[in-house]
Amino acid sequence: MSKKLNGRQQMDQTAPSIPDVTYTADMTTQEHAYLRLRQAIMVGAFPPGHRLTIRGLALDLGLSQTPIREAVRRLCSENAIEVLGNRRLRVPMMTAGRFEELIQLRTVLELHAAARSLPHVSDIVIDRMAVIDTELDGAVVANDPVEMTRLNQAFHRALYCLNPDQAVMPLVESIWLQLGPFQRQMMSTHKTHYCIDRHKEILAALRQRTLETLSQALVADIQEGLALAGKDAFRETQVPA
Amino acid sequence: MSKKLNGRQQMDQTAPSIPDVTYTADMTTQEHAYLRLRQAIMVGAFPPGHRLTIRGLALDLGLSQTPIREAVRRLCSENAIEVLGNRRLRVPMMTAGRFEELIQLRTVLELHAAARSLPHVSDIVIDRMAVIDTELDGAVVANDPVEMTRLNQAFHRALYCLNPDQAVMPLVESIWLQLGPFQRQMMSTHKTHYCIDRHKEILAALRQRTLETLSQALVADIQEGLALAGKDAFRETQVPA
DNA sequence: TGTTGTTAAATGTGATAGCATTTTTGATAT
DNA sequence: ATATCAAAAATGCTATCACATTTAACAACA
Repeated sequence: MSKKLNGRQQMDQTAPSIPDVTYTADMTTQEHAYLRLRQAIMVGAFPPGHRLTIRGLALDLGLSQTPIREAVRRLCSENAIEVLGNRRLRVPMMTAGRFEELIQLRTVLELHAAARSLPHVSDIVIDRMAVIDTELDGAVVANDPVEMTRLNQAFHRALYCLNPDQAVMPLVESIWLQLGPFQRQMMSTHKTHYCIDRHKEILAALRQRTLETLSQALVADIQEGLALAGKDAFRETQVPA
Repeated sequence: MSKKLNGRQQMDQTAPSIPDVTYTADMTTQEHAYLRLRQAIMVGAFPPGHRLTIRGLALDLGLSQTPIREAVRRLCSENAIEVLGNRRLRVPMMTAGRFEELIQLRTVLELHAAARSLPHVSDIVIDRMAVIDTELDGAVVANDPVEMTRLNQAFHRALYCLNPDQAVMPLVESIWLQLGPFQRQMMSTHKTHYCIDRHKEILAALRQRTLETLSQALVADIQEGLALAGKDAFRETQVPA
């Protein structure tokens, strides 16, 4: 096999651009396709309700249908893509009820993950998270929404992965993925303000090793950074499916 | 296509039997394979560490490799199957740490799901759950572990799916799936005792619509029914990976 | 007996083709 | 204009084949 043909060959005007992703040489085509699609969904490259086709994605990514199908199947199992009754694919719709549910779920999962990671927190880890947060600040001033999303997630992931036996991370990622298509919309309505301040609070709580303070900061980060923006976005444009 | 060739064609002595699954005519081969494998894993048909091959499964299920690969990919994304560095597949190992983590995660998720469903509980629903629980009692006296697992899950699912906007159910199913390979082992060590009594408590709490009581019963159901049995099983046989 | 190197088998991966179904298009009639 | 229906295009699904890599088997040798 070998020769990866990752150059997109054609793209009609409605199809959003699918950003490339860093990948190692020994990665399978299927995995590469998965990561690219995943990233695209995560950063909101596809709006809710967007239709996808196997052949279309294969064309966009310059691959055959087989690896695309496997990547799409994975994303379906992660609830990032929906299979309709006629077997066609689309990015799930967002409703106010589902959005609220996802936010609450994200809160519960991340609180649990943080609590189970807290005993494993070291000063080195906190420094590493601080570096990520600094980079995040840079992305904010540069107004780079893709990097903002990526770094924000890296910040949280660095904490939750400290627990060596953690099984919660894949579930958190699934929720992030499901919130992804709504990101673009939220960003546009709520502008830059975002949640950077809360990260400083999280870091401070980690330095104290205080669960209570950490939980408060985390909830504030999630609920204020997303819930308010989401409610705004719904008030304006979204209509229940 | 149409003609489904679902008869297993051959099975060597080491391969566990993969029970068939009810499926509708308009189901794709890939989905059928997914459901069968999923069910097999969920009820503990494969022990932790069991090796799987695409061709082997295709042979066992009487299908070609393509739908098997898609089914396996989905199960990988749900953390029910693990992809090793050499790209080969196996059912994940279980360690005491991971088991503890999965139990805690299951507790958090199901508590959340129950709390979000409680406002939607009706007497009809309670009656339906009571029927399932009665069937479960029957499976217990019949000593049918597969039916016990299926009905126990149906009991919990009936509750958690009441919330029309629920997004938690796929996550719960993923945890159940990851606990599946350990079931057989737990059943054998802890015998029949199981958790039937707790279901009666859950039903009583639902009739009162009391969140506090429901939470206690649920935690008891999960922690006593699984955690203790799991600890026993580990003490005897299991070795960390 | 244990080790090494070679050969054969097994396995995962990806592209392609053929088929069934769905969707779209476009023409005709009302 | 609108509705109806037939043809055409698009789409999803699965079997198969060829290839690269990994694993197993086995012979030769120390």
